[in-house]
Amino acid sequence: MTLSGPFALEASNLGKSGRTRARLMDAAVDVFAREGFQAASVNEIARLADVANGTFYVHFRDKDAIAAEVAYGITREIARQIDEAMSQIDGAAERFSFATRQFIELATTQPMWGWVLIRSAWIVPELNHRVETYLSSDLKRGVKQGIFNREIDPFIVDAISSMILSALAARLRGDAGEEAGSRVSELALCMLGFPVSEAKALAWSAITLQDFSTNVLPRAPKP
Amino acid sequence: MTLSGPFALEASNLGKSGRTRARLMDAAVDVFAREGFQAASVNEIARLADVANGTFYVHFRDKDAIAAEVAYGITREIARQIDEAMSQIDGAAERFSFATRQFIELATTQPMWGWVLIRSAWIVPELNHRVETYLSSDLKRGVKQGIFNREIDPFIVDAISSMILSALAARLRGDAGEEAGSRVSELALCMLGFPVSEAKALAWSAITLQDFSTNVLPRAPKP
Amino acid sequence: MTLSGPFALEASNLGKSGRTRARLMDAAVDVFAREGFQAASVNEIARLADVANGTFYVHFRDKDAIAAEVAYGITREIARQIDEAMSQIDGAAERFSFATRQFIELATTQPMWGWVLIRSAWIVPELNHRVETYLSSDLKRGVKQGIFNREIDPFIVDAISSMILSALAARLRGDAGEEAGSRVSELALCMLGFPVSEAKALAWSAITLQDFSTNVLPRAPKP
Amino acid sequence: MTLSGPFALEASNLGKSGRTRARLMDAAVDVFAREGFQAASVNEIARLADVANGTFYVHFRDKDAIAAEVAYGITREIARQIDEAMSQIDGAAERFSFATRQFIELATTQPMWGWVLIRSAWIVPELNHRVETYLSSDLKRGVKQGIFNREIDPFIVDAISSMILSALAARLRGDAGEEAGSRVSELALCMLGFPVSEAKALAWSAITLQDFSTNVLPRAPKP
DNA sequence: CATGAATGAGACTTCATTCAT
DNA sequence: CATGAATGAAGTCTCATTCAT
Repeated sequence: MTLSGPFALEASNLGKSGRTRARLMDAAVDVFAREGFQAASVNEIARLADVANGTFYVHFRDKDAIAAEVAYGITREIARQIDEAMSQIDGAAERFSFATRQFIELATTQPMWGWVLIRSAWIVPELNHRVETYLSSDLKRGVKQGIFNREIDPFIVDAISSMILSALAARLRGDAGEEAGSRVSELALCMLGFPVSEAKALAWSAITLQDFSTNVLPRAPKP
Repeated sequence: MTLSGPFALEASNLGKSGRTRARLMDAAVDVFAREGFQAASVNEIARLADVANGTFYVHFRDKDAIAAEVAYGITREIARQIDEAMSQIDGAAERFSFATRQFIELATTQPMWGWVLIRSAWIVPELNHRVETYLSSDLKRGVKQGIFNREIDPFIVDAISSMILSALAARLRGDAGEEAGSRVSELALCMLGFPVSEAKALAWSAITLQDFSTNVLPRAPKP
Repeated sequence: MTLSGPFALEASNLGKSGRTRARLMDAAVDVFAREGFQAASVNEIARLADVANGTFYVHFRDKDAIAAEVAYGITREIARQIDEAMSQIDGAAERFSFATRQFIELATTQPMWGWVLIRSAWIVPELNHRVETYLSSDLKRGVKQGIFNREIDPFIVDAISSMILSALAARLRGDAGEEAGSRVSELALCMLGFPVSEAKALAWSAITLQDFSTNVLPRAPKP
Repeated sequence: MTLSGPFALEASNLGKSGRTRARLMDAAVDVFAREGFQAASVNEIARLADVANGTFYVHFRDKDAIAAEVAYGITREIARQIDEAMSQIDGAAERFSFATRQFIELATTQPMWGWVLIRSAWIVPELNHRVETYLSSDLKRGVKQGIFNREIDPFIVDAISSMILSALAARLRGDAGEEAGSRVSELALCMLGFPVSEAKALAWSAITLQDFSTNVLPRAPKP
């Protein structure tokens, strides 16, 4: 009855067990996004996934376990798509800017994934970790390329990722429009020592963001 | 038995009722800091405050009510102290930088207050609101003074406050030292269009931060 | 602020203590009427009486105690008024009919008293007892007068008083109008062996019910 | 341990879930009978049913829900048995008289059901409603048959049902014996315009009440 | 007498988790 | 694997009652 979400689609070629598991993960994304991790209840996840509550425990040890899996799945998928989309881009600044903008638009297309990233960031440290790992690698590349003149350490990566999440939140709340990605990207480039005019040019350059809504990440249908 | 926290000290001259209320608020800060708002239980707050669980409801309608009071109390107190400490400072950049550094050190002196600000920021919007209001006023002053050349809107205020909170978190986790305030302040000034060298100069200038540990805000003893 | 109820009026010439006590009783009537005895809370009674909750226990041992007092007060007052109004009436049937009708109208004028009688009848047996005592005496008089040819025992008194209370309830709910008293009185007279036509004549005779609304029992003002 | 009550017996052929549900309903009857609806606690019902307190909520949303079910179950069962027992009786007066007597004896056989009917009558209006519906239909039949010369409206139905309940209460308290049914039936017939002698004849005629104690409705054992 | 803060037992309810089917 | 009833700990909140002021 409930149409499938991203994980279920991805698992459509797996066995029944795999598909049930995927349905649970999609349901968990939904509930986490709406209620936050703490307030989410296993029963509600199971109900949304259209399985008995006991079935949850066939697939996951507990709520923490599914949260970790979901976090892993979301970040892996998002990273994969962004990586793929910018495989041709070489400049660190361009890569960073593109990735930031793409990330925000991607998470806006899948609002539940976006909310999970935001709401669970402080609770499932795994999430932050992975996001920052991806971020870190491009920033360090920029230093090597002599483009960024700041030392890249966890502190600054943290600061930038916080800013990006705050931009994403504004976008999801509807307080910011499509410009959110460019704005936060510009700000971050400034922070990294980029001259303002260049930062602006880069962050607002007309790039074609990949449209995932009809492609890899189908829009999750509302029940 | 339990040594008193900041609210209790402030209320030491009030009647018995006011002191109990203050003890509950100190206890709430403690629990919110350790467990986060959602996981905090009224019963634990009462236990920590050394009162019967029913007593909680003599003073607060529910958890939301005490959270709002605590948020109000913390931000009011911090704002008051920072305002007082920088009453002589006039330049917007100096004020911003000083306030940021002072804020982080202050919240480090009262780690529980710091954690409450961080952990509850997304759940008690009141908190963010108030922090951003204070931030906003100095930023706008800078624009009027012609020092910052960016338009100040909620989006950028949000971005900066996220960064500051991320720096505070790093500081509280022990991942950053006293330099945290200066670092994040420098980054933010860059974002606001400040030339890097000046940003650095301002953010790292030797200022005397007011020492609140022996003054207004006594360090809360750990249980 | 709160205008006084019947008990308070009656006690207006007593000392402060007596007046507080009366205010509590009026408040109790109100709360019992609205919520029923079980759901009534001492705190609400005290709040309505405009005294501190502790004050309640200065005057009454517990909720049962005030319930008994209220029951006693209400039945005593109602009985007194009905007795007074029918002091000139001698025939048992007339007395019974008049009393029944007067009782229902009286309790309709003081709806809270009415509701207390109904809602508490099963819980404070004292109440029923007293009502039935008054009832019983006129019924037995009728037997002595040779008017009623049924033996009067608790069973039939109970049956009649149940019927009267059910009529009162219908009246208070608005499901019956002023005819309620006459209807139930007629039914009861039939039960007692009265020929139907005479029962009807008696029960519907034009009598002047005493108007208590401007006399002894002032209408309780709504807060 | 706990012997089963009527609902449990009826459900003995259902699945485990149905049997637990029935045990809860029997327990609820017991508690409602002893304490009344308001004072009854869900926990006590669960304890009596020998299940964990949480189990209650697997089967019923709350106390209201189980009360409604119990009310429905009791009235349906009693009505079914009475209907069955008097399927051969046609005269309205005979039917009314028989039903009244049967009802009281039935509820005396299952004292807890009786007490629930009495104690909850004012609180679960559903109960009264259903009882009065059954009553009403025979009374109206009598009017059609030209036997009763009173108009049947809710007022008189209410009055009669109150009397019957008061008789039942007397019976359950032990203040009345087996004659209770006949007495109240006679009184009601008089009220309905029946000549006294005929009322007496009918109400006291030797009829065989069905003995449910060894038949359909086994006597609930006292704990 | 009056106050009202404090108490703590106990009510309701939710929910992660287990387990027999 | 899937089910869903059952569990019981834990949380929220109420309220009759006490007691120091």
